[in-house]
Amino acid sequence: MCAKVVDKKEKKDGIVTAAISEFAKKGFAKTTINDIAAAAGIGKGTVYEYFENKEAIINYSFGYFMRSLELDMEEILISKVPAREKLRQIFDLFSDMNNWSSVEFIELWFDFWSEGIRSKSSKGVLLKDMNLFYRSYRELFAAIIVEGMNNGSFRKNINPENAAAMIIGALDGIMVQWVLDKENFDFSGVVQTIKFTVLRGLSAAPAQGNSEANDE
Amino acid sequence: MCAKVVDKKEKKDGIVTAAISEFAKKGFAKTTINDIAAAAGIGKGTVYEYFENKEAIINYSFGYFMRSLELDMEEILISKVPAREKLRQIFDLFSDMNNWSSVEFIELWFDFWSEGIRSKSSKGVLLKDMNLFYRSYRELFAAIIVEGMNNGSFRKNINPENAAAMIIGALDGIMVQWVLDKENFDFSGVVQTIKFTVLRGLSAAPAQGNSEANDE
Amino acid sequence: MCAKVVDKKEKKDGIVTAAISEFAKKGFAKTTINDIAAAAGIGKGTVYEYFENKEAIINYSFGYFMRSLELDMEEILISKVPAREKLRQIFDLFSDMNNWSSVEFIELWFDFWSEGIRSKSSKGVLLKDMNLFYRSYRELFAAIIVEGMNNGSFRKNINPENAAAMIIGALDGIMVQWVLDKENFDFSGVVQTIKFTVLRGLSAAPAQGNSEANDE
Amino acid sequence: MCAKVVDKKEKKDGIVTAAISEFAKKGFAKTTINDIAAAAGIGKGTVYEYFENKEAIINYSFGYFMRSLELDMEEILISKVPAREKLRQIFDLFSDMNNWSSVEFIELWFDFWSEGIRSKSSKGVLLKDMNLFYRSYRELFAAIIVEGMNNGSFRKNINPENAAAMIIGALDGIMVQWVLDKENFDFSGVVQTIKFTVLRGLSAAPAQGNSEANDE
DNA sequence: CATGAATGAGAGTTCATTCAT
DNA sequence: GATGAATGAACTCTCATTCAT
Repeated sequence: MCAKVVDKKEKKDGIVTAAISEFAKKGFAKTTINDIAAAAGIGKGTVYEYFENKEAIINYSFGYFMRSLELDMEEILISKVPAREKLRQIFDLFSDMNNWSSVEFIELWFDFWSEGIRSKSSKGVLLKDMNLFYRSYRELFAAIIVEGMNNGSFRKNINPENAAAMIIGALDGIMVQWVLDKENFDFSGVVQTIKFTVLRGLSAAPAQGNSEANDE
Repeated sequence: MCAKVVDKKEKKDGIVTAAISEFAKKGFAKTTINDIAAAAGIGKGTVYEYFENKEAIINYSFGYFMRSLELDMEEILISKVPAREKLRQIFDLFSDMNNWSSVEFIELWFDFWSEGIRSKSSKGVLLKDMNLFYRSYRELFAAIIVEGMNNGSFRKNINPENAAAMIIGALDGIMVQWVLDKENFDFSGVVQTIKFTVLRGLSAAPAQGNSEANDE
Repeated sequence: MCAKVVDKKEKKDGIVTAAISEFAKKGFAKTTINDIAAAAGIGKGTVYEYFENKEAIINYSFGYFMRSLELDMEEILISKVPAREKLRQIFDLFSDMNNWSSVEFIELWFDFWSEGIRSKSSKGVLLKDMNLFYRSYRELFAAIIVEGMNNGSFRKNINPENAAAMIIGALDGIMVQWVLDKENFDFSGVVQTIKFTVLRGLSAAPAQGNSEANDE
Repeated sequence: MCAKVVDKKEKKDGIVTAAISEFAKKGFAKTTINDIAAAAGIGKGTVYEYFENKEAIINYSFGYFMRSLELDMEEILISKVPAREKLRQIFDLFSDMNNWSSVEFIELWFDFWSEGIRSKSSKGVLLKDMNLFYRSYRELFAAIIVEGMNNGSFRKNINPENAAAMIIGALDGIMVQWVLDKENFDFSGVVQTIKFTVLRGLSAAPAQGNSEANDE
């Protein structure tokens, strides 16, 4: 009686886009399927044509959200600049929030974290994805650091994995502080401090911080 | 004029203890008042004798949770050791999770963060408390760093506030990674890397990292 | 684009019908949403598809209840008989409870009154509706009385508004007594007494009650 | 351990006074035992020392409320003035609300009516009391009317019981209208209209209304 | 006697999910 | 495929009532 040809993938992404937006505003728990359907401009029942249940939307959202983040660094990582410079560029990229693919959805992180650890029971799909995400980023940064150790710009006694975790952690951590207190927290400034301090801390040569940048 | 005498404060804390434990297990949203009452060994209605509603429990939980964390560093902060050493000690304290007052409730952080930002609408009590918490910790670390700048152990061109935010952020951030992947994430190791890298990065003297510690 | 088609208005009225019946039996306070849903033969949740909350059901019930009452007098009011006769007919209509559209729901009046005055705080929708109802009836009766004053059958020194209020009040008031003591209270008889007494009391000509009717 | 000698009757009345006041404000259903206890300045548990349960308070309240109303007419009823004058005086008494013993509790009537009819199931104590009340008042008025019939001031073909019911009903009924719309409803005026109209309607002699009073 | 802490039955309300159309 | 009406499990919160002190 009523048939329609639709690009399923495209529609699914439309729903997820709407979902992410709603989730960011209200959190997972307080976002209803109705909210999502309304935001996506479709009927409540239709959501279930594309997702088994609410949890599936959340899980899929993570993948979707992540994919958008990844793209940003691509250029830098591919480029042929030396490791030290790569790190510097990445910090600078983060520093300017205009480069953030989806600042408006940042608060989602908290929900993913919270949901992730509780998902242990139910197959842990989300948790697996999140760890995949963090692990791949740690590898990425670790690779850069190894590169820097090899070319002599970083000291030899670094555990690259740990250093990678540290960098990612620092960025995640200050994001938390910024989200909680956007008006008063100088995000860019702190990223610059991190950039300077970490590069100096990893440096092989005796640090001459003053020569390359000022901390404020 | 003679009625049952109960230490209301104590009982309230008992409920909060139970609540925190349940919250940590299931997250705020999936923890019911019933769960809390059962865990506290009291009736559902009794919970409402001590708290206006669920939100009040969450808010109070934060204060309770925080108070327990604060105590840990007290000793170090009061001690008369130089700034550099103070920082080192604090990192070491964090490094060993046996010193953590309530590791089992760590996942609560995620919920507090998530709940905090959404509480903006409803008076934002939680958000205010959380920012108070972070601000006071930033001040604490900033003071240590200023001290170090003054005694010549830290370089002069540091923005102490930013550096403080960086340190707290790094610790928060690696906590996230650890919570999500406890088995595989070497928390202590990363804290040591942070300690070494950050101290070196903040150092006034040209860094000679190898002389004082090894990163692995 | 193709969904179950339901006459929402009709279903809403079905729920209200069930609600009125339950309300009449138990009063507003002791009627639960479950009661209403069961009486309407639907699920509890479905009620909320049609009404925001219990108060909305009560408010809507009043309108629905009223609409059914209004119809009864229509005929008489439109008819071309003189004022005095109109009043007589209306009293006679009331006198025979077979003409009452919904005797079985009479006790609802008490709840509407009680609820109405307390609704002052919450927007007072119900109160407004009830006053609208009484005011329109007072106007109706006042118009008849004015008509009678003009055609010389009623004395000139009547305040029509007051007289209208009196008539409505008397009928309301004896309804109360009847509802409270159905077995022993002679409703029809009292209405006849009212008819006779009031008509005589309003009469322009020196009353010769005996000529037109007997009071018993 | 703690003993105190109290006039039980007096304290019970204190509770009922408080209860009536609260009931009038919020209605029976929305008044809690806590509200009553607080208003009475005693503990919640103490209420149960004097009343079996909430229903008992309501029932007792009615008796208490009624007793206060009854006193007002006493004087007139005992006085030796003729029937017609007696009625006139009673109407005038009602007309001036300053004479009302407890205008502020008038809305209670609605709740008593509502509660009364539903009390059928549970022994019907309240209903019995209310009917007793109405019956005794009807007798009172009926007696006056009989007296008037005997002394020739009222026509012979009156059913005194019915006329009594009519008078009480009219006063009850306009009270309803007034309570619902205090600002706009001219209570005293309507009572005067009732007085004049009813006295004229009951009059034995051909009515010469204009000679004795004006309706406005 | 007086009290208020404790309680659980039960009320209103929400919402993920189903399914007839 | 698309829809939204229908649903009941589940949740938060209230409150009459009990009872140890």
